[in-house]
Amino acid sequence: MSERRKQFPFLEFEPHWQRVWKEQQTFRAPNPGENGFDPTKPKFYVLDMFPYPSGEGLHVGHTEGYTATDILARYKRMQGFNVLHPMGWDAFGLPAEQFAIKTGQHPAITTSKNVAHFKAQLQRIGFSYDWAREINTTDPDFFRWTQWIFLKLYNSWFDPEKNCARPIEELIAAHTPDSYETAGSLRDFIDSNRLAYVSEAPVNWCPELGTVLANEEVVDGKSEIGGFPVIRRPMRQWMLRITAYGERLLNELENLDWPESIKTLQRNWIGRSEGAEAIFRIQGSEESITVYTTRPDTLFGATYVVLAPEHPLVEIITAPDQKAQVSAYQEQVRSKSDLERTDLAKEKTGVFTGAYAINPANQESIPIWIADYVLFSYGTGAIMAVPAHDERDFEFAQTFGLEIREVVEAPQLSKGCFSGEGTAKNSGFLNGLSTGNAKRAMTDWLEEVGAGKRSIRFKLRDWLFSRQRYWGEPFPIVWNNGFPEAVAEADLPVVPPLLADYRPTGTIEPPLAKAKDWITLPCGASRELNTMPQWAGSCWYYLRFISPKDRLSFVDKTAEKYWMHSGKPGGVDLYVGGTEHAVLHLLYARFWHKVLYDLGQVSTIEPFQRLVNQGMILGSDNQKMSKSRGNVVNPDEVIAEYGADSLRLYEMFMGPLETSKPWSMSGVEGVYRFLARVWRLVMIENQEGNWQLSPALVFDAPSHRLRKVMHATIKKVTQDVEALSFNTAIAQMMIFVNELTGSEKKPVSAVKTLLLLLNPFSPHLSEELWFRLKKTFDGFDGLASQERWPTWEESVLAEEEIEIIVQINGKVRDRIRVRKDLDAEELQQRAVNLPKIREAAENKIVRKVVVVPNKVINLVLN
RNA sequence: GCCGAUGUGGCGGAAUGGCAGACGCUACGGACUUAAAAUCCGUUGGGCGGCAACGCCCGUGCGGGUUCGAGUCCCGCCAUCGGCACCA
Repeated sequence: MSERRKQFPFLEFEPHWQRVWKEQQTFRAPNPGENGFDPTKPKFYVLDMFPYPSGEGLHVGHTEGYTATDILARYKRMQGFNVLHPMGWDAFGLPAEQFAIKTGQHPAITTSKNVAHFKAQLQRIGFSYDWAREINTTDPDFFRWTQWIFLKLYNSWFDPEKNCARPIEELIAAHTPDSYETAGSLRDFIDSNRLAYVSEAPVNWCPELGTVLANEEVVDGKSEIGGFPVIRRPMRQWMLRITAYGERLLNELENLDWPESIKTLQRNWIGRSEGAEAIFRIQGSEESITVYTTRPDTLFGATYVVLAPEHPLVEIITAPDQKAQVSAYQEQVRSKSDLERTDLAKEKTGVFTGAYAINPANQESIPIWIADYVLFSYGTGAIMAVPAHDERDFEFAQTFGLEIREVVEAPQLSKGCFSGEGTAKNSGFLNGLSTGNAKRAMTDWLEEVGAGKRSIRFKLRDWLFSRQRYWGEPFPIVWNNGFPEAVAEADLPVVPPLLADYRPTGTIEPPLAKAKDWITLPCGASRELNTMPQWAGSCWYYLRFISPKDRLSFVDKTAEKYWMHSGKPGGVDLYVGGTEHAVLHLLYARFWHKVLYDLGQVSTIEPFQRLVNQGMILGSDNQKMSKSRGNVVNPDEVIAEYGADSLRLYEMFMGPLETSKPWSMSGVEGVYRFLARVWRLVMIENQEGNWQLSPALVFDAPSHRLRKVMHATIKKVTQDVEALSFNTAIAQMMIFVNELTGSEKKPVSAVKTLLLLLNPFSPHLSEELWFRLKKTFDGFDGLASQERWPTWEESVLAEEEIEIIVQINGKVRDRIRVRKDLDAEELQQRAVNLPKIREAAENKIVRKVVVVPNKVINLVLN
């Protein structure tokens, strides 16, 4: 097939124009104050999720989103915007490190090789990135600032009163000595408030990968990458206090132009719930148990209390004769992986502690159990069990024969456990109240008698931010006498040491432990051995694109204000990427951005105003593309066969950007034929087999009909590009081309308009034909890519005569051509006189006439 | 189990509540050619009737509803995909 003669010489002109654009810096976007910057133009920041440059190279799934943003970037430039459209590399990560383990090749070498490959692939597609802004997260000039931002987090605390982050120095000023006396020391007090802090809590440890993972990276008890088992074990780890921002991360989603489904995903992940804490005294003890519940209205139905097995009170309250059983159960739970713990969730397990708590509502004495269905990490790690109105408690109570007491009357008859809303009963002062009112009444009462209070909880946990890896950003932290200390800003970046051996140590020690010389500093302090997770760089890379070479700060303030200011909460005007980042990257980046905002470093509260998720491109077998299925399509092959313009156009023609759809080579061929038809509008082959300008090109004004199609096309393409509805824009251009192909003479003005409309989609062909026309016709100066976008005239589109459909009882029976805006009465006259209508209406009475102006007349008969 | 998305010809997909199937693919027929490819022109949801122009009926996952009129709005199912999953 590759031997077949190409229908137009894209193999020559595509690389040519790529070279021209590069040499002329056609897509360079200067910053305010720089040469060539035009302050009168509005800005548009259009961003792709930058890729991890894997060894496999790009496939056509990556390039779909990139094509969409490129079309928009080119379109906006033609509309007179200053367009920021950058690309870079998210290059820290496990694959390069694992490749290094296998081959001994340093990850930096693999990375730069892969980057070169990716970049060449992208350039072959003709994307209009401003390559002068290229960034790489593994570049010390980049990660210096990742480390710098980490220090900002480390040196800040969250002020709940002002609901924002503040420099750590202000913490000391804002508090009296006794507020930190309880924390042990001033140091402990400060450390326990930092946004980046060290924690000893149980973490997800993956022995196979030799690293810990964030909750978000563990799927069904296995590592998201590789699918290896993950166990829980306590380790000393860096955490980021993202929970402090729970409320804002939730509320500030509101005014973003994101798909509602992604917002929902984030809302669910943040998981805000409103409820109450209730305090249960323990019988015969000074201790008490605080539980969290979203259903305080069911307190009278609480027939037992359950503590998480890890709960510290367990040791204190357990009755001597239950000690053995309780410890055995705790041991059993401890040894379970998360996978087992959730898998075995089918059957509830637990042990009675032998202790009793007092229900504050009715003073009844109820048993205290421990069970692993209660999570230590959520709420207070303890619950009041209301088996009549909670599925899980119900199951547990049935297994262990505990009392089930109904306290909510279901609106309809229901069997077993009713967890919905209804009317309180058997509940003393709550009786007769609706669930909503009963919740309020009970919470008020708890506060009044001092047995509890209102409380809001989040499912969101603090972000586990350290990894036991080599190929990541080192922490700008040193340890001195067992305490962490920030590396001075002037000493950034902290560059990872060269290692001969990258293998995991086989223990919990990170690989950096092997770099003995690097670890120890002259002053005796030793370096933090963990590295940051891969998310770190992507949390702020969109800011670095604004001033990628800035030596003085992570982002130039003036440029940041220009490119990020949109009068809306989010700064990036359009962000396109896959749904797989719905919670992780997008939540983390929002968090960092808000911290930077609070500290006065950036000018918007949100990073990304409009978010669009491109759908997945499936193989032609309708399956996810994967090496093992052998259905992966490489863009290079498509380009070799049909050209970059065909690749771009096909990816946009397949269907709506947001949906997933299967690849089809014959579909590529379809758009290829379309581009060939465009080519032949301008060029014909002479007898020697050379291309020459078509003699059918004329200066004549387009026919009335052609003019109409042309203006309709300008309108539709403009509106569809704005709406990212590229497939229908292309369909309209096809209609336009079909019209031109069908007409004997090809008016140059119509061809010119076509080339401009096509330019963002298939820029090489547009540029080439523009250039060829320039030789013979006036009005083709410069580059097509730098022309103004055409505008349409509504008056050309106005129809003087319209076809109206005539319905009887809602079914189409006939159609008539009438003057536009003909009044209803005359229209009805015309309609009923139609032979077909007369026939159908015979012996029937006209009950009603519905007229939709210029569209429909419907006669309702019977 | 809960949340979300999707469901239209042989295929990818179009349709502000107003002619369902734009545009493309596939297939078939024709033109050009010694022949083929490419190109150009036509047909292409299903069924029934007619020599024909054409006419009629059915049809947007399934069942109801609102409406003069529903692929589109409402209610209830089914299927597929994605996310969450003891979060009290």
